[in-house]
Amino acid sequence: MRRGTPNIGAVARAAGVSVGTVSNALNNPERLAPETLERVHSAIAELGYIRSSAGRTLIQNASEDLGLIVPDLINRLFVEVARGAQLTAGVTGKRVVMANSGYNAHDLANGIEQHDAQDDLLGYFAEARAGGVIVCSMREPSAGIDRIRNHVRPIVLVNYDVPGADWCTVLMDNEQVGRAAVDHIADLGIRHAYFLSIDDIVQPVGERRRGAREAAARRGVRLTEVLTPGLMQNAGAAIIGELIDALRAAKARGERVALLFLSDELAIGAMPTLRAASDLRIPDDVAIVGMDGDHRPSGNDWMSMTSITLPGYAMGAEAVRLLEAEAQPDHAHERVVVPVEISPGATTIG
Amino acid sequence: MRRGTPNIGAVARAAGVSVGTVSNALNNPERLAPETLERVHSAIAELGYIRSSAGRTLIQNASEDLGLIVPDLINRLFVEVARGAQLTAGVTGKRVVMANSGYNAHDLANGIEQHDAQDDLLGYFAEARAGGVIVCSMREPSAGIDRIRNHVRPIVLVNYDVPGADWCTVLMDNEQVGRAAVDHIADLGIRHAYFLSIDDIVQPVGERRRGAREAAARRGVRLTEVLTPGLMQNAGAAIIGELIDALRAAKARGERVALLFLSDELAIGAMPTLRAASDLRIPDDVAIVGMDGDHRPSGNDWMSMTSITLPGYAMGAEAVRLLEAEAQPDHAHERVVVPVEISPGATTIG
DNA sequence: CTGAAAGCGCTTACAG
DNA sequence: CTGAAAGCGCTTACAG
Repeated sequence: MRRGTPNIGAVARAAGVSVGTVSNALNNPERLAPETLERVHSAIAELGYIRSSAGRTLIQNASEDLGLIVPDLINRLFVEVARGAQLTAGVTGKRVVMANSGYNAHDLANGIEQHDAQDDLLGYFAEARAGGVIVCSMREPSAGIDRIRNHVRPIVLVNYDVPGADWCTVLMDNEQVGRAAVDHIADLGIRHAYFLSIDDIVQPVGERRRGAREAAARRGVRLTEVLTPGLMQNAGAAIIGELIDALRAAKARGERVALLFLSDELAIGAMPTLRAASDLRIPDDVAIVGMDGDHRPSGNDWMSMTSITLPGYAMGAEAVRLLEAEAQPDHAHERVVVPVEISPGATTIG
Repeated sequence: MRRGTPNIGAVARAAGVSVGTVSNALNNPERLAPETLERVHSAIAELGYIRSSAGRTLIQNASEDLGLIVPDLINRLFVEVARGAQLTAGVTGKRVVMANSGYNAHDLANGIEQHDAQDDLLGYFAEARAGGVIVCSMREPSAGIDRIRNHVRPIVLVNYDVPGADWCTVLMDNEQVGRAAVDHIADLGIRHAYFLSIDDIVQPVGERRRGAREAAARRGVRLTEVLTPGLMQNAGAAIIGELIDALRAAKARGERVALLFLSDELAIGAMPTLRAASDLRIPDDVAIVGMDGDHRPSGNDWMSMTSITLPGYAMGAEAVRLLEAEAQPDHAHERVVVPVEISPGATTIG
């Protein structure tokens, strides 16, 4: 199959040298006489030779390339992780190749069931003998990771905390996310906040909730926890219907309240419904905070919503740093928690 | 380096069969006696064997994996292309691996010069003997593509049109982008529009401009073309300063005008400045249209801006279709132009 | 149905 | 400084 492409032997013949010399021209040019090197390069150019990485990978039983598994690129967090990882890896001349675990052909067929390709992709990078893999995960990944442990060099898990894990982990400070939201509205003098969220089915939810509770207790803010029917915009719209009477009653009492949404999506879904109730003004009567700002930070954003800026770039950079640290003989696995920042916008400070 | 991992020979020994039989267990299980197959699989499980893809790639001088090169994932268009490509490839069991050409370690160092990794990544996929490469490009890519032509099977170029190219091309209809923007504001009865854009330094700019001109002539809309100092938000803010007097004069004449921005970024940058001039209301006095809606379409978006929804998903799906079509013996290269749609929002229809 | 053997394109000591 | 040779982990006719 595709035998037309020249191989190292063809180059050697064209240059009148041995294949070992061609290999050295590519990998250890300083060992060759300048004249020989020149001859080899001419032959390469003339034939349009491009070496196959398979030969090298076979011999080393390892490649230099780093793998990055992301659940979903719609989520800006992972885009930023990818950016941080790629730029950081580039500093030491390494390449990062990415693949998505969160969506695949199964979706196309039925539009419902979401088959998770994470383990499949771990297997893929193991077969490729990747020099390291960064796994961004929304779920317990241990089974898939353990299976490939001996076939890739370091593995760094991003965004999921497995207690006692045998690998490095990079997390954002999700408790701080909840704390920052509550602290922000407390700073504005608001004494009553709703925490609007799904149940604690994934780690970050429980952590953000815990952080919000902690800050609420500390700041003397009353925190009312409300369960939303999902995380998407329609759930945000739906929940306003349930809250509207309470919000009006608060306004009647002259009390400003805050709605703290677990996701920006929820907040975005809630706001049109809220604005349609034209007696309630954002941010004067109701302040709105999202918790995973998936818009770029930008001071003068027309669409500005108060949200927490998630440290994706730093997380990606950190992950690569840990991958490289793992080469050190005295390496001990680290668990790095990256801080977050609130980004105040028009939905709280007007 | 890393000799600990078991190879096919170790599995053969453990199962008491030959390496050829192990290979068949993996690739042609139907050829084996069920009992033998079972024995091999036990050995594989016991040893934690994962085959190296390098051996296979070496022999075939080709891999099944498809490569996808994107300039930038901050741009939602390419995220959607990736999604479309991955889902479509998944239907036939193929994998898509991605890499970014638009940013790299160079950026880190100086924050200014943007070294383009496109040719480098084309070389990478050539060395990997990719089964096909989808190149999303913002610039003339011919040199890089020609260099690897013999080392990857099909190549599909997305988002850049090279006349007479020796490969398939997938484009969006950029003239239609301009036309749709003008048609939309003409439908609203607006007779004067500003086309705010950088110079025609890349293909899509000129095409959108041409489309806008064509529609303006057809619809009897006066089109004033204004040069912006860039494509980012600050350029949008700056340009309003220059236009503000003209906009006020139009309002004084009772004339509603439209601002058609080449990018959503420009529009987003412009709007706060415009709103600060509190005598001018959006959309009543000034209607705003962006041209590369990088937000997901969503009927009730609080942040809703009128923009053109770019068909990234369809482009990615189309690219994979073309990659696969190339396997047909009678294949002729295609140039596919995918249509776009306007997505009306609060900045024009309120 | 299974095994022995050749060979894919490369790298790496080693000898000279 | 260069070449000859072994070998990486796999697949693939082929023989039996």
